[in-house]
Amino acid sequence: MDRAAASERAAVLRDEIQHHNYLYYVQDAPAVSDAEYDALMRELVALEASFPEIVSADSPTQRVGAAPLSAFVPHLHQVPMLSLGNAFSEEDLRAFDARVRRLLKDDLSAPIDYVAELKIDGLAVSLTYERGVLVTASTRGDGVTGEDVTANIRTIRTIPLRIPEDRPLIEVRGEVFLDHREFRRINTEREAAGQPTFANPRNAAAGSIRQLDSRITATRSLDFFAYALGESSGFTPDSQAALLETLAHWRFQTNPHWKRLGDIDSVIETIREWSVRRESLSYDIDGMVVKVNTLDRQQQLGAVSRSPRWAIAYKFAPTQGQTRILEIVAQVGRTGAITPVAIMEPVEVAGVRVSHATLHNQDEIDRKGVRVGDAVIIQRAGDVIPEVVRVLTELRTGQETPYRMPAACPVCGTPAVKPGDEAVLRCPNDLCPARVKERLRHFCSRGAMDIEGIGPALVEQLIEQDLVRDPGDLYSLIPDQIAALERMGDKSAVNVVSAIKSSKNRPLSRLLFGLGIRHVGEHVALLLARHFRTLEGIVHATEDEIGAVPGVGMVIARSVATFFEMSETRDLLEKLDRAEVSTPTETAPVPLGEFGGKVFVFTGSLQKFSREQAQTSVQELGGTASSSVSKNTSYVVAGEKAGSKLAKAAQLGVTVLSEDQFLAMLANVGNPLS
DNA sequence: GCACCTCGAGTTCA
DNA sequence: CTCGAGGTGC
Repeated sequence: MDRAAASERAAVLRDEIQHHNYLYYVQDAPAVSDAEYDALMRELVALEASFPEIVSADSPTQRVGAAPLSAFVPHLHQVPMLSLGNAFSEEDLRAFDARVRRLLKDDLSAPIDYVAELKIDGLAVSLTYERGVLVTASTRGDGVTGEDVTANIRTIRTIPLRIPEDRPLIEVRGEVFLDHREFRRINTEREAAGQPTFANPRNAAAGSIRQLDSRITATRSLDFFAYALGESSGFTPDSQAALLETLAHWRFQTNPHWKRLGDIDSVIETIREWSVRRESLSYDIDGMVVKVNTLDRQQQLGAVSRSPRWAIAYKFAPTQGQTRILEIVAQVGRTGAITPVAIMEPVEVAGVRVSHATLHNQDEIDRKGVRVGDAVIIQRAGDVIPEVVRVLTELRTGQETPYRMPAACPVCGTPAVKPGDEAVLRCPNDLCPARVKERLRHFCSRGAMDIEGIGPALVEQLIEQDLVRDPGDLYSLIPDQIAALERMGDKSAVNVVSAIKSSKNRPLSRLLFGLGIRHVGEHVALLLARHFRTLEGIVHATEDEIGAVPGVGMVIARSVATFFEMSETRDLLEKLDRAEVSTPTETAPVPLGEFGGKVFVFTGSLQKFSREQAQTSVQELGGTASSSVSKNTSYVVAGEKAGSKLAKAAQLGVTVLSEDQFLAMLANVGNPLS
């Protein structure tokens, strides 16, 4: 092969490799095989080795392996990288819209044409192409001068090294980011190597780009979305929409979720939608960018100081926050489990002030290395429950103190026990005031006896005033006793007593669950109730008889039998009996129609009916309502914002029903809900 | 004895 | 929602 043929072949290979890289990231594109890609790369490498003179700056072989730098060189942006004005509320957005309309007053009647794009939470960079070839890449820096990070940027497979536009100078701007999977992979690797982990994907992306050794950057699959032009040698698409299309045509990855919108109300609606939908993305976004679409209007609006007047960045409330651990307290639960809870300086996370987060147990504290006084990153896992993500060890002052779980129950002082095989520490004292209160609260809770009006405050007083020692005592309370308590009037006292009275004939399974027997949750309680039919039957059953119930093993059987042998239990049952607390016999339902034997799982926030209603209906019709998805699951009924269970259903090929489809199934068997 | 499926228990905030 | 642990079937 001569030089000319080699050069021609190399050009073809480079183009095919770039196309591969492009397809690799485009959704719904035909699958590309790594083997094929590797073959193309190998051929190109061999070709360039034989003819070193054909190696060019835009060859994909130049993406990796440049020698480490000792420092970054400053890079002056041809056109400054402006920052955008920020909006933190819908009000700010309306103010932006009002200003845009005022400044365009020559033409107030015409609708404003906006483009809304996702604001990727990464690192802004500018790519300089000379005569179509990537020559420089630099960070934003202060907007005027950035750092030259060309070697690192070259390692990003989705950044074209050549574009089909021959003008002298084109600057393409966009965001370098890491998706969640890659972020987790990098952190796992760093943890294994004993290196500090990155707090979030953005920091990891920034750290990777600011790597002096591009060989390290090359091991991290950074990604890139293009969204703007800087200097462009007179090349000016006439709108943002046209610009995004051009960038895609040049084989840049552009974010697919941009939208043209006719007025600010639609913009606000779209932002609302994404503030929820962003959870389902595989990368982080920290807001949305709203731009006036057409170039002529952008030019009319112009820029003030360092930001254009035709665009604004809407920032979502962050889902992570930084705060400090003030103290760690040990809490005692109904079963005696002693749980460490971190009390933190209140911080707003995803629109909510958070001050407490569970640390689960000592193992977890050790694993995360949490100390009292530590600065920590917290987030709301699954949207709701605050969780300590990691400790900012670099902010330690030396004043932080390690935490050890107490040797004794913090409430009653009984030495705590930790059965060898369990992870949790427990207070073994059945009469521990904390446990007595928690048990009473559990008895009154919605899933159990469902007594309205008895919350933590009332429970506290009832126990402290010695009006109630166990749930059985509730039934002999009179309104005067309750009215005498703090923050309790005659009216609420009467209400509470009548709520207690109306709990007297709950189904047997609810009573069993409410008793708080170890290992007896709602499900096992139902199994026992259906099998033994009456409270009497269970009380007199032997351990073996209980263990013979399908779904109940010997661990549960022993726990139940032991519970009913205790003298405290006998006292309690006697009080319930005296109060004429009856427990209607529960029988297994007759399987009906499409529901018999089917396993349903409900997930997401259900809009049209409550989870409890739905589960009860399923059970009444002979189906099962389960809480986890497996291949045994017949249907997953998904409401809004369904999370991991929906993904699992898709993975296992389980049928997913909408709320409406589920209601239709119910209507079919003549059981319309609500 | 092991793998897999479920359930129980604890947790936060408006 | 997540983790840990009990129950069951192979």
